[in-house]
Order: sequence, then C-alpha cells, then structure tokens
Amino acid sequence: MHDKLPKKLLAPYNPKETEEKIYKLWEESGFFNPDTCVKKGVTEKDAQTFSIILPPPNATGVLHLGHTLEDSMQDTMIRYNRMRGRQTLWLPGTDHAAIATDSKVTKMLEKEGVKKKDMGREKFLERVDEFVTDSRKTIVSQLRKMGSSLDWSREAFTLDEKRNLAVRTAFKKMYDDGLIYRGYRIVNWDPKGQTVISDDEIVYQDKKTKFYTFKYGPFEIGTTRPETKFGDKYVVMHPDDKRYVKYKDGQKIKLEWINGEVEATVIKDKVIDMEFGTGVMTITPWHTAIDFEIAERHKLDKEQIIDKYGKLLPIAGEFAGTKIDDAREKIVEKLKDKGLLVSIDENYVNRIATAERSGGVIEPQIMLQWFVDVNKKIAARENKSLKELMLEPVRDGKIKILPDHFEKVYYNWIENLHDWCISRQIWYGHQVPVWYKESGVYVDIDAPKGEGWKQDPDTLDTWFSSGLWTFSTLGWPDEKTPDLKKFHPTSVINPGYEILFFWVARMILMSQYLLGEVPFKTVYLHGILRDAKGQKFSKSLSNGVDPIEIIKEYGADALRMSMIVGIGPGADAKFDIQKVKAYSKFANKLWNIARYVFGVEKSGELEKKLIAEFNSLAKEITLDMENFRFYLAGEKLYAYIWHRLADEIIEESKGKKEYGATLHYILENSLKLLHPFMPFITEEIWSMMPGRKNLLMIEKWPNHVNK
RNA sequence: GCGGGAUUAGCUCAGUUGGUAGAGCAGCGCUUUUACACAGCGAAGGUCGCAGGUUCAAGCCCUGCAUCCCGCACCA
Repeated sequence: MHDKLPKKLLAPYNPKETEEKIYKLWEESGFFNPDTCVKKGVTEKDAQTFSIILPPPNATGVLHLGHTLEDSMQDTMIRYNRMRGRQTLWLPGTDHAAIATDSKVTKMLEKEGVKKKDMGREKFLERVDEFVTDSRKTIVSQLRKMGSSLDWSREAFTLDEKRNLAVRTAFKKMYDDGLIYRGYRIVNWDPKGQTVISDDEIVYQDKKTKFYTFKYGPFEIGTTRPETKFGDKYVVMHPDDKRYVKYKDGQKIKLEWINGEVEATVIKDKVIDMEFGTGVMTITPWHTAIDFEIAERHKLDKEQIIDKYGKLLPIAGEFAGTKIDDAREKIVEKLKDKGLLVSIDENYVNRIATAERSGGVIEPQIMLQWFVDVNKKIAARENKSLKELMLEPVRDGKIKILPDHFEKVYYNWIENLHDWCISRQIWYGHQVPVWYKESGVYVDIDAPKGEGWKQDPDTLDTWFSSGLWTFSTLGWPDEKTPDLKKFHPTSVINPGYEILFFWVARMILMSQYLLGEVPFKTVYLHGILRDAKGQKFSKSLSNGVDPIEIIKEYGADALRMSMIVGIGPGADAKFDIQKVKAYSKFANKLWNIARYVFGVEKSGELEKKLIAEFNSLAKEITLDMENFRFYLAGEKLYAYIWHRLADEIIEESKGKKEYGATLHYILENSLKLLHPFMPFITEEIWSMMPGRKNLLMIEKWPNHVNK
C-alpha cells in the first residue's frame, strides 16, 4: 500500500530538509505581495484589506526568542487572512534605534581602543552604518527562517531616505503649527551618555542613601544630596504649617551655610508635604524638577551648581571641579565641623533615576532643547491638543486595545504626560532639520540656500521616526500613494506591552495629527517571554536562547506553536523547551496521519456525522481567529487532530473502506486550518496530496464556515 | 501615593457569553497489536489563594482580605 507514497513520507518528519525549500517556494511564488495575489487572480481586486506593519526590530543585533513570539503571532494572523481571500499585507522593516545603536557601537569602538570623539561624526556614522547593515541582514534571514510571509518588496528602515523625508516633513509641519518649540526646560541629563533623554527612557532604582538633616538658620532641612546645596538661598514651607507661622513669605534671614554667610528668603508653597521630615526644605531649581517648578511659580533665581560632566562649578568655592560623588562626604564633614549637622539616617531608601541605555545617574539640568507640546490646541484638528488626539480614538473605540485592561493603563499614562523632549546629543539618528545663522533660525524640509547656515547638531528621539511608521512605510508624505489609501489605517499592531507608551502612543499621536486618522484598528499586545525560571532574558544573566538553534533541532513549526498555544493576550510566558519538543512530536504525528490517509483510497460517501463535527470545529476556530483567540484555536486544532482524528476516527476507520473519502476530506481541511500555525509541514504534506494544484498558502479557508 | 495584573493538578499554563474542572511536561500501570515508540490504552492527581454575597447554578459576577508581580508619580 505504500508503493504510491513519496519516499520521504515513509521516514519520520524532518523539518530541516523541508523548511528552507518550502520558504523558497513561497517567496518565488510572489504571494507574499498582495499586488501579485490580485494580479494572479488569487485575491479579488476589491477584496477587503488586512494589513500589519511589523514592529521593526532594533538593528542593534540578532533576533532573540522574544521576537519569535511576535513573528509567530503576526504570521498566523497574516496567513489566516490571506486564506480568507483578503488583500493581505505584512510589511517588514528594521529600526535604527538611535541611542541603543549609538551606544552599542561606541562601546565596540572603546574595546578597540578608539574614541568616538577622535573619529569625528562622519567616520563614526560610517562605522555605525556598517554595523547596522550587518545586523539587518541577520535579522531578515532570521525572519525568513521563522516562515514569516512578509512582503520583502516593501521592506523599510526607520533611517532610510524615504523615512528621513517623512521625519523632516513631520517636524516642519509640527513646528509651523507651534507644536514643536525650542526652550530652556529642566530635562533629564545623562552625564554618562552625554545626552538628554525623555521621561520614558528613565529607569528608577531603589537604593539605600544617607538622609542628612542640617541646621539652616532657625530651621532644620533634610536632603540626600548635600552637594547640590551651595546655591540654596530659598527655604520653603507649607503656608498652613503651624510650626512656622512666625516666618512670612518673602522674609529674609541671614544664616551661616557651607561657604560662609548667606541670605535666605522664606517661600510658602503648598507643594510641601508637612508630614515629611521637618516640613522645611531648601531648593535647587537647576537640578531638581519640583524645585524648578517652585522657582518658576515664585519667579526665583536659578543657579547651575553641577556641570555636564557631573563636576561642581565655581559656585561651590573650594569644592569647584570635584566630582559630586567625591564631594558629598567632604561637604558633610565641613558642615559637621561647623556644627550644622543634626543627624544622618542610614536606612533611607531613595529612588535613583538612571538612563535606560547607559546606566548613568540622571542629573536634571536646565537646558535648551526641542520639545513637542502635548497640550497646545491645534486649529487644524478642531482645537484639540495632541493629548486629546491620543485619548479620543481609544475612548470612542476606534482603536481597540487587547487585552482591554491596558486601555486604563494608557489613559493613566496620558493624564500624567508632560511635553516630550525630542532632541538628543548623539550622532546617530535623524538630524534636527533646523539651521542657524547668527540670530537667524530656519526650519524646513530642506536646507536653506545661501552661505553660512549651520544645521543643528542634535538628532531626534528614535521614537519620533517610529511614530510615523504605519504610514511612512506606505508612502507618506506622498498622500496619494495607492498603498497609503489601501492599507492605512492598518488592521492590527502587535507589540509587547512594554512599548505601549514609547511606541503605540506615539504612533497614535503622529497619525491622528498628521493624517487625521488612527494608525491601526486593533492593538494586540503580547507579554514578555521569560526563561524557565521566570527571569527576563538578558546578557548579564547569559540565559539567552538562540531561536535559530531551536529551529535547527525542532523546526520552526514547533517553535511557532509553542509561542501561540496557551499564551493569552498580554500575558508573560515562561519559555520551556519541553513545549517545543511536544509540538515537534505533533508535527511528526501529523506526518504519520498523512502517510496513513494517503495510503487509503479516496472512496465511499462522506460520513455525515464526522463531517458535521469537523465543520463545527472549523466554524469555532474561524470565530477564534477573528477574535484574536489564537491560543485557543491552536489548542483546539492540536486536540482534534491528535486525539480525535488520529486516536479515534482513524482507529475506527481501519478495515472499513468506505471511510476513505471522509478521511481525505478531514485531512485536507485540517491542513488548511492548521496552516497559519504550522505553515511548513502543512505546505509540505499538501504538496504530496494527490490532485493538488495551488500552494496551500493561497488556498481558500474552508468555505462552509464563511458567512 | 495612584493605577494595573496574578493566585486553577508536582511544574508551566489554558478555561471565549456563569451550566457537572482542561492541556503539555513530569510521574504510575500495561502494550512492541505497525500510519506513528517522536506511539497506543488505562489509572492517578485539583475544597480553582482566603472569607462573605448575588444566582436554580460561580474558577468565571460583586464586596472585603492575604500573598506576589508590574507600570506611573516632583516626597526634599
């Protein structure tokens, strides 16, 4: 009975021999490109569209296991929708990831003993480009190994020429509308990375810090940072604090301080917490955000104490030029000698702000930077602010966030949102499209004509360009491209929840403002993939797993299934190789089912009961697919194919010839339902099926379940 | 402080609108009877964190509590 069967079907399933070959077949068919599908009559010209823009992986290195979670999910959606006959586009790209890449290459150079500054901007950028080109190649090849049916003809990069034009156009428009401004604000300065970063790029760490209490004239003040206290000449308390009623707002008091006598001014402000410490504090407006606000409110002087490198300025007198960490104890010593030290609390826990990328301790500074105003009313958008433009589509359901509790998290974030600092003092990225000449400032898409104009050396926050991603990839700023009309707003975006604010929010901002429409209809968030112990994958733990190694051993299909089944939307997942193993066994099971069924003659009537049972399963699965319940659909298919079809239906059919047609029917349609999940093996079996014409990837999803 | 989540079999996790608890892995017994030992059959294993409430019916809804996790925030 095995005479007619292909030889390879007689051996256990071997994904290694199959997957590369199959991917090539798909790619050569051109069906990853929706235009080709229409041209070749696979998809109707006026069919509904379905589009996903791939969250562009950072071009800082290779893909890790976490990416495969995303790839599996999206390819499953894409393949399902393609089979449903929709014009389906999955657009690939990579992210230049400005700060991350800049600091990575800087570190590589340091290892070689080369200093970035000696190299110069141009040479450094050449070196970064080399590195990035390499990374991008690796990433693309990894995406192919996962079986991702991405339309490579549309591949984009967040820092290529087209995207740069989009960035400059967006900047210019926002500047003209008064949404982008340049100003002196208190910003997060990273002394280690020598750049400003946004609020979202800060990581807070709890750290035991000494909490000092000093005598300050008639008051006692608390601080964790004595080294900032040189310039303190305002002493602030709550207007309702009964302990200090005899001191009046504006009253001047002479007192002895670190470097001699100073004249302090009493300020009354409600921001003070009477319960904390002594209820009195002095302020350092240049280096603390809240102090800055108090100073603004009361129009007080602001003095810089610490420079860009974390060293004390001449205002510190004898301590000038000392690094702040070295100065601290010495200053405390001096105050102690002067009899001004009251107490030291050794167990105080402070929240230290550090830079996400460099790890440097943030030193707030007042600096001239570029900002996006999130509160300004925009005439062209019905006088709504960017904040409102971000809130509205989620509030009124134009954008659905899954799982939906993240909608609350999103609102909470927007309510606390401050102006977005977009300029960075690094070299790699989109350079700010602003030119200066003496007192002249020129903002435009292209450089001004004439001599002597110098471009702003700063680059833009990487998320500024990522914010444009859903439409900059489809042709914008050219608003008439067929792609933009057809595929925007996109159907789904599928990032991890950790970039809901960084990215998803910024895309909504940009799209709402620049296009007046949402960037996507559904945000399907996924969780973080952790190791078997529940730890994050990280280099310092060296617990990384190379997805390519897993694919080599178990096949991409098995890896994909393990990334989908049992992982609910937004849920973190622990990676266990046992799960991959289990699905590689499932692949083999399917292989054996095919061997058996292909050996049975396709005869007899369809068994009504079995067909009805299968069709109702297909219907259920279709519903699950439409409602983003892939984790359920995959599990149901697994259970049906193994424990119903193989264990029961096939067993009962043995020795009964009339089951042939039924078995063929069920197998054929099971392959279709399973294809979005396990594309390689299903396509391979399909290719061996007698009488098959097309690739499985463009077969129609079982019809009878369509409404 | 504000906000969100988790708590289900030894482990990892599902459980779609409330209707007699599920999977994978591990583990136990049997089976080498061929589509498949990358297998089959069978058994075992859960007071669904705790305490109330709503309901004919609750893992699922409501209230409170406990433990853990994660965001956000200008406590010096």
